[in-house]
Amino acid sequence: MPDPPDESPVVHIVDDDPDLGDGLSSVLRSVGLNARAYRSTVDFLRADDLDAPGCIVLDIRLPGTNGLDFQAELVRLGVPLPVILMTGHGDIPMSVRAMKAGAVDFLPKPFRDQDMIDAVTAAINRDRLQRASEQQAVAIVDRYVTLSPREREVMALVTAGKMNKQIAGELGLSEVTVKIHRGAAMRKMGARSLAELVRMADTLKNRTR
Amino acid sequence: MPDPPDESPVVHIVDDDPDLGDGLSSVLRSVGLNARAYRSTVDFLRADDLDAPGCIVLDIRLPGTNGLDFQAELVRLGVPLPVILMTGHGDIPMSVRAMKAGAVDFLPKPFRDQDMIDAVTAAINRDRLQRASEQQAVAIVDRYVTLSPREREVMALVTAGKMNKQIAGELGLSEVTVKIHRGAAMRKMGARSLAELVRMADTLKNRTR
DNA sequence: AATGTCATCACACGAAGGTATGGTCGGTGA
DNA sequence: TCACCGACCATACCTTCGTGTGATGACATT
Repeated sequence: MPDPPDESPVVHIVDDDPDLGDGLSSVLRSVGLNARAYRSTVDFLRADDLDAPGCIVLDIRLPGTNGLDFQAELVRLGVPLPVILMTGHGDIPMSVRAMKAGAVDFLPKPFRDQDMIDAVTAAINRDRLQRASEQQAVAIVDRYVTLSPREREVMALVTAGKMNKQIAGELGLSEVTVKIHRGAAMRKMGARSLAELVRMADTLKNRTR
Repeated sequence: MPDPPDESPVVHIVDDDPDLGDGLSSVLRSVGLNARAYRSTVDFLRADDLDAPGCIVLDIRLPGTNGLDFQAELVRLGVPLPVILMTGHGDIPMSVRAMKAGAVDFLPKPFRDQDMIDAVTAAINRDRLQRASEQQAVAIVDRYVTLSPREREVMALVTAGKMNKQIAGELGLSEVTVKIHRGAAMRKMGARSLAELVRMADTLKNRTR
């Protein structure tokens, strides 16, 4: 069920100038990268491999959409690919806004091929790191959702450092029952020690927040 | 021994144009902020309140020093104050470089007073958050350094989730001795539960790394 | 020489954690 | 209706943890 082991990264180029898209594609392919060009954000969103590792190279001025707004849109849509922005008519406030929003880089046109290659390399690297921690976090959430409500309550108190006796008191249970839920939580979460369970709980907390 | 409870934040303005320094100072004072102007980075480094909360507003083009290089220099010197950069003759790559290096904002001159006020507010806020987590981390390190070598070894294995018996085996000790070191570590670290100790260990690991 | 810290261990006991057996109760879906 | 699951509890037993008492030896400081 896991995807075919690490597909090679795809660079999605979104620019309404086909010459630039083609040129950039061949430059990136020349360094062994998989590149794909789109004429608009709509075309891009229709692509089927948005879940594959990679990054996005986005022109700021596009028909219909503003590149900066689209950057925010991507977050909203749950597309976590790192973004590199480029523009022919940008200014400093624009670039600052983009960087604040998490862009990997912001390149004024014309740029040197090497600069774009460096930016794309950095972006793909960032994506790789993101994916690694994301994947680990998802595995933990997957296990967490199999816990019953009571097991979750007990797990929360256990990882807060409380003793079984205290937990029993707070939840109005007997100590034995707490132990049962606690044991079930450990088993379902796949934690081989309390320390592991604590770290999993912290990972869960830092998600979505 | 802790500093007088939260001194109010100081905005350090570094610009070789005294008019700008004075003007900006009064603008910031008008919104209740403590501002201080310097003509050069050297003057700034001679200031005595670099440890107080606040931020730095730095011109890029300064006599002798480049603002971007100085930004890196500050990190090297261990001055953790957030930096806002401003410039009369900047370009996009410059702003991108600054943002990548962690600048809070990058304002082209002339800028609107309100934009600078917003940037300074954001910077001071970032500083406040940084200080909070830094202070907590330092408290943990302070306690950690009081541990004997053995106690540190045992703490590492305990927080890795190992049982006393295993630890005794790995270190070639009797289980009793492990318990003693373990207890000492808990006491010295001020941890009231294993969960707390695990989190402290994680905080220690994430420091300096 | 005296003091203090670190490190080590034995013995012992009570507290806390973990698991198993066996049983009750209520809700859900086949 | 039956089977299943979540939640609950008691009794029992074993393991692990925490701490105290008492003791030894090394090494550094005063």
